Amino acid sequence: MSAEPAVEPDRRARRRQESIDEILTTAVEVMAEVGAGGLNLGEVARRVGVRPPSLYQYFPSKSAIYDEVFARGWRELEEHIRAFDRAAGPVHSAGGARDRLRAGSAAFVRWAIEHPVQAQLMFWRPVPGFEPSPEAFAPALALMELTRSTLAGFVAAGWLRPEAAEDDAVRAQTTAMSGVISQQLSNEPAAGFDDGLYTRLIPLLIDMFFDHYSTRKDRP
Amino acid sequence: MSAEPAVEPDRRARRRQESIDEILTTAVEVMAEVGAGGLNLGEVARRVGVRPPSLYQYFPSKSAIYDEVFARGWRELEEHIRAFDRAAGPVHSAGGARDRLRAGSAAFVRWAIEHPVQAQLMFWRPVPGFEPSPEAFAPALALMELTRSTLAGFVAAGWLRPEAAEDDAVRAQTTAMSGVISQQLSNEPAAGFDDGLYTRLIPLLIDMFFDHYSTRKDRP
DNA sequence: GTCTATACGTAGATAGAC
DNA sequence: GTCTATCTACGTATAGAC
Repeated sequence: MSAEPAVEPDRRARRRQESIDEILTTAVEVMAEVGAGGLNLGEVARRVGVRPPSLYQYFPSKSAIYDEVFARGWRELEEHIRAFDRAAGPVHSAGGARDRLRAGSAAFVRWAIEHPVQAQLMFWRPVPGFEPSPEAFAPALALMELTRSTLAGFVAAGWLRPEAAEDDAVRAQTTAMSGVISQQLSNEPAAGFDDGLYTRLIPLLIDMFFDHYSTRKDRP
Repeated sequence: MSAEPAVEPDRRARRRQESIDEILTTAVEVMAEVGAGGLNLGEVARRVGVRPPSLYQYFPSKSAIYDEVFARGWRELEEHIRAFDRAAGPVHSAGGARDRLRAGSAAFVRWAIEHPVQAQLMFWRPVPGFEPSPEAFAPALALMELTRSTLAGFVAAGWLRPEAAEDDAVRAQTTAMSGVISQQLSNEPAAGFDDGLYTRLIPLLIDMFFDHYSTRKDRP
């Protein structure tokens, strides 16, 4: 039996967690400089201040690092959107619903543009041999469900046709925003969210969605 | 002065071109198996039946191979769409215009899904250190112009509002389709164009575009 | 134009001492 | 838990003979 105080295991676990966090933060920094596919464990080790083999105490492989960056990215984006939803006030009109969907979509895209490394992993497949685990992908599905329930609320209020909350509509909305992210990251990577050629299309794309699903239509 | 017949240089140039084509075709095959970022010149050489150094007689670097695949991809896609435009008959109604935009967009996305390696290079940035040359990018701009002029025709016929042919509208349309391509390639890479979860959204996305820019609107 | 040989560097991962 | 040492392998690219 050990003579160490009972608190020791907790301290150890905490330090270990800190090491894991530092490795991941550093890995993201490296990827930001060389592209997601160019991650290099030697460089990560150098910056963290350890030798490459030490990294294997925390991650069994390079793929495991990718998977954790991917998973944390989706968790953070999900939390970012949930926080937006909490902060957003209630919606009282069709126009308010449109504004709300615009702002929510902007929050979604903004996070991606401001976290380009994570976004590359989340929206592209830039790393040969790396496929995210299903668990890591779960928050992406949760986010889709969140969008669906927001739209369902607008439908219930009579501001959108029922079809607006169906799978295809939700997916179309997500797909359009992922197009914005993808085009912005690949064609104009140096621009920020506020001055991007593609991010500025968000209100327009939302208007298209609303015009199509609006209940105030003269066409069948 | 050489004693060879004057026709010789042509033959040599033709054989050289055939070698270049074979290298590119093989490189695309390899990338299809390992991902665009995983291209490996040794494997290309092995399949072509030469030693790796011989490849350098045809391409000065690995990046040059990427750039040529990228450039040919855009040229082929441009030609694919021009052929579609030639084959498509004249449009006589707003409904016909909608169908035409649907079919053209589908042709665009279909090519990308059926050429996933090229599409990865054209719509993502999967290769660390590779940025396409401006010349290679030119057909992408030509394609955008092609879309713009199609939409301008619909505007001139009175089927769409003038804004439908403005830069933001054209870019929004392109962006939505690139979202379809990106999502399909990353989330459901094994599906074909005809059974994809995302490719099926094309008609819906086109309807959104048309509903927004239609002249038959009861809203200002 | 293709080859052999090799430079030159990197990279991920493991064994075993401390 | 970190280190040294090393493995093993790959991969791009070049030099120079044929």
